[in-house]
Amino acid sequence: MLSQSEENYLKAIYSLSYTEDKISTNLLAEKMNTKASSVTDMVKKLSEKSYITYLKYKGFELTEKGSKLAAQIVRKHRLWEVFLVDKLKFGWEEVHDIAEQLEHIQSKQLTDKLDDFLGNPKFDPHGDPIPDKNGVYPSLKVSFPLNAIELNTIYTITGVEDGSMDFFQFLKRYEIGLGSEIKVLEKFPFDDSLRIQIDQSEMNISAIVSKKIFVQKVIE
Amino acid sequence: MLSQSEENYLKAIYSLSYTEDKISTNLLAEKMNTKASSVTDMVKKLSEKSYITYLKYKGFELTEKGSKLAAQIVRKHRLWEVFLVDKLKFGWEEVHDIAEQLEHIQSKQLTDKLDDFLGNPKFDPHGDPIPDKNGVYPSLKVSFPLNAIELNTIYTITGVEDGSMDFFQFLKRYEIGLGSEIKVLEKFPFDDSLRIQIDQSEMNISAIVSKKIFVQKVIE
DNA sequence: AATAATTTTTAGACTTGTCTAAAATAATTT
DNA sequence: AAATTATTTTAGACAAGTCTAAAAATTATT
Repeated sequence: MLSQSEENYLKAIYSLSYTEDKISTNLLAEKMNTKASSVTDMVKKLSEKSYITYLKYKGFELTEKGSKLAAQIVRKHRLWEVFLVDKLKFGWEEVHDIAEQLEHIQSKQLTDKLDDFLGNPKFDPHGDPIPDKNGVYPSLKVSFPLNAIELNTIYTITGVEDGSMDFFQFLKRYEIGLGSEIKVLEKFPFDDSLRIQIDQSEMNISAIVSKKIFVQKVIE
Repeated sequence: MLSQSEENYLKAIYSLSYTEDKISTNLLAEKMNTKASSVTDMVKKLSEKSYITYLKYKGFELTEKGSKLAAQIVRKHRLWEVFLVDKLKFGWEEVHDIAEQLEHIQSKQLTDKLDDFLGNPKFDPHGDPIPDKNGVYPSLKVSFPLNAIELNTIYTITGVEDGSMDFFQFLKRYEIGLGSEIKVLEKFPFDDSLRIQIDQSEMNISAIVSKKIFVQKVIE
């Protein structure tokens, strides 16, 4: 069983490996808000425990084992975020620090029961996908509501919910249609409204609208 | 902010101070599953931070500040137990270790929201009383589950929960009825069973039974 | 009240995770 | 390709929390 500190390093490596394809000691140090020498120490320890492979001066990489464990930590983090927002009525922007603590609770049974209690959600309140108990992510082809997505990320509109005439008129007026490329620029928590960029123009939309527009992440 | 270890010591002192009126270093060491020398070290630290008062070789005691904090940890522990049993459907005997972890999560807001989400419960699944956000325990004039009461104190039975025929048969067999005078002689933590004196005779009852019998302190 | 037994504290060591400063290696520039 | 710069690692130190073994204080016994 890993310490919280070890888990945090593992998680940081996991998260960096999505954007960077070579993770340097300095990069990880910056991410972890620590010094390069501390990273080296920890990297040695994690490689001894075979969560990562490591060659001096040459860098490191998650092993299968490390990747699996990191996915489980991410799973816990995101499930707890869903709990905090859906059940305890926190705002989605308040929950990160609490989830950082909760993600280290050790009990597989707890995680699975929490997952069931929450209705096996596929995305957290920020729109990030939740790995299942085997570490498998939901297909990126799944649609979800516009108000649950990441900022500054391009999505494609895949559907709308409400079928009223008024709503279609609204969509038509602003040229919002299936296949449009859409990006959320800003979220306003006081009323859950969003500033979005749709194709080339910017606009604001209310929470009522954003919950009815379903999107899909653009896979490059 | 205290470390988990410091919080655990504080909680242990708090819990011991209910049964013992002088807490010795050795006693605390045994409770904490550690060595006397470690206890001395920690006791020094906690007294420097004024959570306890401490005189070498003379023992220690919680300060107001220490007692308040310990009550908040107990509050968190018991609220999480309610969550685990009521919402996630754990058995009451499975939840202790998980709650030991959850009780260290730092967020006053989380605790209060959890409390509301659970409907502001007054007792945990073991029947132990839950302090409110000010550290105040439910009034003694309120009916308690039998397993939450003080040892060697006379109570009157005010109600029973379960309405099954089997349960009433059991109560009748042992002449346990409304108004009976009842006293808990001993608690067995390993299974939460109790040795009780009911009117003039003694007997043992299981946790399942004790949680369903509600009593009230006899005020003379 | 002196001695023996017990309890508590101290002293020094070890582990984990961190740091600074210096040394080693790699990358870049001229 | 040699020199300069940047990155990474090592060496040694420190705080937290624990331990063992020895010393100090307290309590019990004769």
